[in-house]
Amino acid sequence: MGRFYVTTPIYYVNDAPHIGHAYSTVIADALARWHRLVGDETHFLTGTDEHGLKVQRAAEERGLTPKEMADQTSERFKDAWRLLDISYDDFIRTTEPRHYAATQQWLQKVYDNGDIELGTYEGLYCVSCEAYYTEGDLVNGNCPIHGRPVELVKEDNYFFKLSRYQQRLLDWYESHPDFVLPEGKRNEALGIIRQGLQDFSISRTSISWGVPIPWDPKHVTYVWYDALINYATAVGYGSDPERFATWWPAAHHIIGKDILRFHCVYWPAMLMAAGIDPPQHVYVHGYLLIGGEKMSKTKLNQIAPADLVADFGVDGFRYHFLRDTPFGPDGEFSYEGMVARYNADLANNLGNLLSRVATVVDKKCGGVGPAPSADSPLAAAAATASHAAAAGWAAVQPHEALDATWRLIREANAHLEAHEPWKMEPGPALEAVLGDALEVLRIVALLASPAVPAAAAEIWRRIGLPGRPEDQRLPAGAAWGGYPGGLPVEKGAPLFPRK
RNA sequence: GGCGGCGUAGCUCAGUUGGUCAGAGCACACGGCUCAUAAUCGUGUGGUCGUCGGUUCGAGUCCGACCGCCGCUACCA
Repeated sequence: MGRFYVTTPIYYVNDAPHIGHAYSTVIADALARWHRLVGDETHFLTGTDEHGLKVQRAAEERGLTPKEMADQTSERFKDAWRLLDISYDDFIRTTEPRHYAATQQWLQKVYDNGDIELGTYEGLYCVSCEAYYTEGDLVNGNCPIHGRPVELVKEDNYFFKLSRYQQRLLDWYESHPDFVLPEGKRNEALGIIRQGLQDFSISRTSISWGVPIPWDPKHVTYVWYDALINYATAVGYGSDPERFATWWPAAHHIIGKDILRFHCVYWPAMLMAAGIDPPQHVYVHGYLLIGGEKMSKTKLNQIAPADLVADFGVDGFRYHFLRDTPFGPDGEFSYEGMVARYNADLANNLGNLLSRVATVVDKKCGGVGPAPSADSPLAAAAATASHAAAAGWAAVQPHEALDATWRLIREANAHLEAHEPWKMEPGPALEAVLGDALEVLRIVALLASPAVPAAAAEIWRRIGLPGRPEDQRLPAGAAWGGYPGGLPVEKGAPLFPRK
């Protein structure tokens, strides 16, 4: 029993949900589901990041106010997460009053501590990037990314004194070796810190779409600074200290490597400046590559999650990203690979196991599922799978957890081949074989439920079990012998039709 | 330029501190089975572990150089 507070990044509302967003979110969801299953008190946060010049500009182009724009896009994210069975407990929007209140309290606190100071920033600014460039960055005098002219901008900004935190960050990394995982990403973060840290501007006077700086309201908080604070806002920072104390620092951030700098360098320093410990873990995953190339928003070679869900179902979608893309390194995404994985693992191994067992139970046992045998050779395989799956989820390695679960499915298929229950006469021996197979299905439904919740619930229902897999508590619930027998087993349409 | 990282069977990838480490799944071939979603089970083909050197009794596993790919390089959700 423990506490598990897991977050996705909050997604920027100038962009529609794509499979990159979905990838991070499905991982966080599966982890949340696993932790609920093992009885941890779990809180799962996602949301949208709604400030900044790009949102303001995107809204203007559509003839909307920034808030209207944010309202629309955040709804699209919620729709996407409904489609993908994302079981978030809270969806935060940075335009909510709670977040304004928390951000302003945070700013005031850090300002009072002396780590925010007024300075001047002058530079060549690309509004599309919302970033400054040096002369050397420019291509023909234009923004290197957008190819559009940059503007010479000079403004008074408040700066966060990040430079004061270099040593404290290094000390923190030293004393918390698993702060950033996997290790390669931790090294990248350390590399950034060791290169030296500069203060960074956290306010803008050039735009109005943001959280006003409390002591100087003509300034608005720079979008990145307020965005990170969402993780604290959502569990009560600035409004409910007791609640905040229960969830922080038990926080686990799931992020992509593109935002490593912000989460592994700026954010812990920001927390320290506010007198708060950094989160427990930051888990950094790689990019999804298509044809060896990064999925890029600007290149727009993206695929709508809804299209893939239409082809493979929610669980087909979720399973693919959890099983086929090891957490950490970049992973290759391909439609062909997705078909292959779907057919091999979901249709052939799991779906077909359910089908064949249900059919034989129907023919040989009148559709009533018998109980497993206490000394089944599958019991050891099930225990092994349970332990390995638990280890995989605990280490945020979903592909390992699922690989272990599928080894058990293969064992069950082999066990059926070895005993050929379809040839056996009714009796205890037959019942033992089928009971064992049903018990494997029950355990697999539990172990796989974080990844494929809908399919797990359907397996649970078809083998006659009451309630839902989510109601069980592991590891006890996955112990061998839980299937009681005497339950109606339903033959149904293929759980995962082959593609 | 500086600092990460990566390059292992056709494909996607595992390979702690050097000594069954040459592996898994998929694909492919052959065989078995027919309960099942042309599914399943068994067996097998397949890699000089990017290249060249070095350390070592012994190196995907350490060191150096090189080739190829990629990320970050200091406010780019």
